[in-house]
Amino acid sequence: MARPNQSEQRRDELCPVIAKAFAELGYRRATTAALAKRCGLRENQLYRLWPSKKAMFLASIEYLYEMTAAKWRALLASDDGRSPAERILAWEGEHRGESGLHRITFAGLSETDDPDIRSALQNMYRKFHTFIIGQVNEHRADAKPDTQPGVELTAWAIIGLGMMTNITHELDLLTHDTQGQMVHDVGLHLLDG
Amino acid sequence: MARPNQSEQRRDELCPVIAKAFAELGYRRATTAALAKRCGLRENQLYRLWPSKKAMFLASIEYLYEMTAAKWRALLASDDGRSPAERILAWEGEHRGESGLHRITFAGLSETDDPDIRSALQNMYRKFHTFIIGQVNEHRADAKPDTQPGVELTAWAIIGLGMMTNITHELDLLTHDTQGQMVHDVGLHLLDG
DNA sequence: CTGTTTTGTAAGTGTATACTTACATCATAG
DNA sequence: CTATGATGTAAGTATACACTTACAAAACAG
Repeated sequence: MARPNQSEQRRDELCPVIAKAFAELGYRRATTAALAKRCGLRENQLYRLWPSKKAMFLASIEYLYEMTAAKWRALLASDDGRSPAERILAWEGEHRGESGLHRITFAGLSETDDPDIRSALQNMYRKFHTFIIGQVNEHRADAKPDTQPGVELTAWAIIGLGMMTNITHELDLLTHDTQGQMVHDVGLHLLDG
Repeated sequence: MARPNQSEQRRDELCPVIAKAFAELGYRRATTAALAKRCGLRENQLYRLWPSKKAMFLASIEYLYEMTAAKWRALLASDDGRSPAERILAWEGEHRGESGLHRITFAGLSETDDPDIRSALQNMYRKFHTFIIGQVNEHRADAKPDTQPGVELTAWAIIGLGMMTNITHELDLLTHDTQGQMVHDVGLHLLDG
């Protein structure tokens, strides 16, 4: 009858912009005015695409997860002799914090106590954990079966390693090179058990 | 000439209350009204003790660091056969996140981009890192000198392990017991090199 | 006692912010 | 062409917040 609704497509276009804003500014400082400006829109136009700021934040979590998962899947496909786990470690060491996922986590945990946001984060970490468990198992395929620490704990420790790397980066505690070395050395040590 | 100034003593009394509020609520949600209420004071009374909310936050960082450092020093003194590093790991595994230090970090990184806050956090992590390096060296005293990963990276990884444990706790990703096991198993694996 | 300084109580100020309303303009299906 | 729903522009609202001001009451030094 009239002009077609482009909302879904525009949401897809704007998600990266909004996610970046949340990652850079945190939840509170990413005001709806700031978000709109970065999107080149007015505030009410944003509110025609999402019902609330919280919904924009949830969309950002979803988006950043999808981006990272896609990147990792691509790294699995490319074979260069190293185990997939090693390739992912190397890539994360080089591009640590680039996606902003850890900053979204900090923002969600620190700035809200909203149950929806917490369960979105919970869900995201569970998915990463499951993925990494698969890679650790793959990497340890020909190790003796009682390798320690166990796969599940090792997978969490690897996520923690990435998080700490990001913090050393944000607080200028380590140089870029040392960050990469940390992910590599400690990462392999955890993988090998 | 007149009534003596008790400000310093009152600051000392209120620091734990304020630090707890910042840890629980984050920076923005810990409003000056909320802080005053928890202290049993009016807002302007708080402002007679600290010049700004930021100063209260900085005092909280300092306070929580001192508390944790004191606890660790006490653990060093008590000898039960395990290495000091193991004792600290065990204690942190049991009391993870209790102090709220990691939440303060999240709040500082996510909710502000104030250079004073960042350098306070930077300073704090440097001190913890130095402390842990000492313990790792002690623990590895009779290991071969080229133990890998290096002491410095290992120390950062141990801090990262603690941080990840706190996140699994906050997001209900692991049970209390599994958290303790993670700190123990992965911690020892990192310590032993 | 007295003069000075701290402490307590109450109210206010200016600004920022999530979200809304009103309305004009445009593009398309029919 | 036109009716309809999408898009753009502008302004507004209600609230929350960091920080301030004004002043009374209390406590101590002299």
